[in-house]
Amino acid sequence: MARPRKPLLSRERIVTAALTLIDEDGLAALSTRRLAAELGVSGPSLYNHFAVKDEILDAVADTVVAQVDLSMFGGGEDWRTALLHWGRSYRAALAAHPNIVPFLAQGPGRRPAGLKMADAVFGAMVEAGWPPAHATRIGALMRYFVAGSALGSFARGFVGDATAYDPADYPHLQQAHRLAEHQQQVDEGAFETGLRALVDGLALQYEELTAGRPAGAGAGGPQTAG
Amino acid sequence: MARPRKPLLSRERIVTAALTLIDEDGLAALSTRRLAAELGVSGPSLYNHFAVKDEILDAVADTVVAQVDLSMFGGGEDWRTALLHWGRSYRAALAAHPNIVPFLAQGPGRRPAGLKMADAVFGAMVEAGWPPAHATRIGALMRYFVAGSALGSFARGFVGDATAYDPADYPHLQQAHRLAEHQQQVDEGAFETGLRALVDGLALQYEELTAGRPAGAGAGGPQTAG
DNA sequence: ACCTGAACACCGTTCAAGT
DNA sequence: ACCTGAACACCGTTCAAGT
Repeated sequence: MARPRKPLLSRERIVTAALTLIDEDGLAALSTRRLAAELGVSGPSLYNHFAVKDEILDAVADTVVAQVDLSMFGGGEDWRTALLHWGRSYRAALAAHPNIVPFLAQGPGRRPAGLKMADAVFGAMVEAGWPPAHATRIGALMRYFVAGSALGSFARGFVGDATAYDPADYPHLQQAHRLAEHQQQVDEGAFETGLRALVDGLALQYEELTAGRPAGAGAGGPQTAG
Repeated sequence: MARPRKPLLSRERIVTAALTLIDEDGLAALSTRRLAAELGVSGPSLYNHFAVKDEILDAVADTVVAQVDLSMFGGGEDWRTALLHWGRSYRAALAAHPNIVPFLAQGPGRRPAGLKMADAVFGAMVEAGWPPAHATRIGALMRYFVAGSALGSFARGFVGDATAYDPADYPHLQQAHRLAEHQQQVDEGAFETGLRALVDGLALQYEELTAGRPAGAGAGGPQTAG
């Protein structure tokens, strides 16, 4: 066919198809040839729109991260409430596409949505009175927790076969084969428990930090540091 | 050469070489052919020792998890101290081999070291007085946090090129290009801050839970549930 | 500018053949 | 039992050729 009058492909079409393939069959199942076939073109066609395969993955990752709600920052919510709301939205966005999480969790790199999120979190924590170094740590530890929770289900990490848990070896895992049946309750319960614990624990550190300081700190001009 | 008088390969040699390759060049760089070449044999030889490539990865993952210290469970340490010590050892083991973490974080499956760890944590939390459902959640949320922290450095997730952070788009990231320089401080500081927050937050939940109960609970016989 | 087929250097895995 | 080379159906990417 050579060059068509109207382009057959666009970055957007490619990214959408790639995300579908990744969701359905995993990151390893995304090959440029299979993706091209899904789009009705030949393999090398993709290279007119992306330089390398990793650039496709970058674009996929950024559309996933772009789904995270950031409206809780900059509004009037206090930092604890904001972290709780953000954490839930962040997890929901990633858990909807767990197979891309190992790629995405390498950091924002140059991806706009990832950078925008880091900017919003860091800015809001500094504004709330956290010293910049602490604000960075909060962004980091939240990513650790959220990415870890979205990376793989804890419950589905245990096989459903009861004979896999020999009582002589694993005396406390005699019910572990039932975990997968309650996957959602287990994973969401663990996430919520951990999220609350994190924010409660951070609140204790915040109190220690601001004990000798006037309330409403952070209003010392716009602080910017990593 | 056909069959040699003494086997050229063993599962152990294969696993050691695989882990080295993964550490040096990443999970994607581990091919059966390259691994075989490293061991001085032809590609198909590996299939005399492992049924499929994933079985090699399972063995690699289990040797990494086997490095985690579990001695803090079963000893006399209280659950908070035990979680802190375990969390640090768990992270150290995984952070030494970050490239295998995405695989390993899928859960223990049938891997002995992974199951042994899950068994020890769950048993110790129940013994400490946590209801079984909570003990499960603690195991889960700790894995979320530790795996997330070992999966990828937060600091190295930001490019070191200052021009990547346009002030108009990312007003609060004007120092982000310096993060990579302080990689270890940032990541270890964030991990330690998060670990303490988690354990402190869990302690608050524990107090609420045991408010109306006699101290030293959990001595109601060996409880086993997921 | 945007697609194609051919080609290169790779993959994981199977299998018959060798000792 | 444990290795080999040949073979199959795949990869990512480059490139000259087509319109």
